[in-house]
Amino acid sequence: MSNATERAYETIRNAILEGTFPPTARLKETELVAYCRVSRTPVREALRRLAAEDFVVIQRNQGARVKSWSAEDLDELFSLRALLEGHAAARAASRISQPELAGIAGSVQEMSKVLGRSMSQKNKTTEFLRLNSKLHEAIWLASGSERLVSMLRQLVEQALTAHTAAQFSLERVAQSHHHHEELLQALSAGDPAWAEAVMRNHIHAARHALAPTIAATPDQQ
Amino acid sequence: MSNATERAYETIRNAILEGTFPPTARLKETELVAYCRVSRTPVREALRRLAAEDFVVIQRNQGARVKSWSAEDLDELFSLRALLEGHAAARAASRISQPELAGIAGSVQEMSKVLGRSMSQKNKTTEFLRLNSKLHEAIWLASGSERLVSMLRQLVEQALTAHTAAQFSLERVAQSHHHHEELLQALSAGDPAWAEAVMRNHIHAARHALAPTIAATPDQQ
DNA sequence: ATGCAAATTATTGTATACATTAGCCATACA
DNA sequence: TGTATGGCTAATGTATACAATAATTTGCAT
Repeated sequence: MSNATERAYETIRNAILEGTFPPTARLKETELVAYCRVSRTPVREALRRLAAEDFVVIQRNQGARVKSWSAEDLDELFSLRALLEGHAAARAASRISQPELAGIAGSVQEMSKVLGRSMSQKNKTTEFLRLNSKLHEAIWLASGSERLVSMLRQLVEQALTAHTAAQFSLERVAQSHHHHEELLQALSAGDPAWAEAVMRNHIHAARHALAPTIAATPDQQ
Repeated sequence: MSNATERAYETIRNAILEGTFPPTARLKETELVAYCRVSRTPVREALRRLAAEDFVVIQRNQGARVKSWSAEDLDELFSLRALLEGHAAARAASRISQPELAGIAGSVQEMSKVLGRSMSQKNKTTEFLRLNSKLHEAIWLASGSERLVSMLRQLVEQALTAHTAAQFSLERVAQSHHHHEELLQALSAGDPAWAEAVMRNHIHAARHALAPTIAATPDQQ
């Protein structure tokens, strides 16, 4: 993507993810021109791309709004994520390489360290989530299906939009960590069915951990 | 989408689907301006959208090319389609309404008639494929997941791009018809596992029916 | 005061001019 | 003859002017 367009895309996308532009907020092109310091053309291209990725909704002659997510949307999203991510885990179990496996084992080990370290809960969860993303991405890549990877990236990002700064309890993080250890076992054993089952469990658990956050956001738009 | 942009989008997309612009063909903006009778701005917007939908590939400062599909791409595509379409069938079996079921039954019946009628093989398969699309779409909608529907629409369209005018043998069509009848049974019985299994079978069979066509198209690009 | 209609304004859609970049060809030099 | 370099050309990237559309406000009549 070109310079100005990329800049506009990144800027707007970050603003949405950080909540600077909240759901249903109108995104006027001239305002974005000032905000991103590029002309209208790249702003429009960025908005079209964001619409394709479901970050915004564009209506003819009525501009773009930040997409808002209903509880039902999130249910669908997690349901699909469980399906696809389970599929990815199964494929990964069949074809993962030693270095890839070592990388995932490394992530799990780092997570253990983080949880053992003495630091604020917030810092802990932040660090944990970073490692979590890394681990999941590694499994996706090990699935060997580019298309699957890109679909999952989109699904996960959209889930992030819906509840910007979700707070996770320490128990929730511990549960998640346990799933990761089991995943590592299943992948090491090269057992697709097991890996798929653990992953599906993992994702469904995550969806329900979010439930309270979601209930507070009735559907708009 | 706006008028000029929509026109450009439809025109280019049709040209790709019909093979007027074959895989790897360079799509120069100025040529498309002449071809679509709109200015460069809507042409560019159309190209970006087509890129988001995987019809074309855009490289910075190097314009757009019609995407070409490798055999591996098609394997991934059908593998995902089997997964998602199986999921849709399972969901549909649990929640399908009487009118929806009647609609699908109607499609199956029409297909029987078409196969019984005396007409050229080409006309038969064309008509059959039209009804086939209608039936699948009906099942997707009955799944009750908008996102699932849009993902499947994209996957199926991309499969169409790869082998514009695939020829189907009459045996292949008959097999397909048999699957549809079984699907109808499974949906009527409200049996998700059965519906999913039939659908997965159906899609995998379709993928292998295409195998010869694909082998003739080595990966480029 | 309220509802409707016309005019005004704000915003998006489209076209086009200008800027920048990449690819190509010719030429010079080893 | 082969390779590298420099400029030329053609394409894309960006900005902006103009057109069309939708929202808003204002004025008038009831």
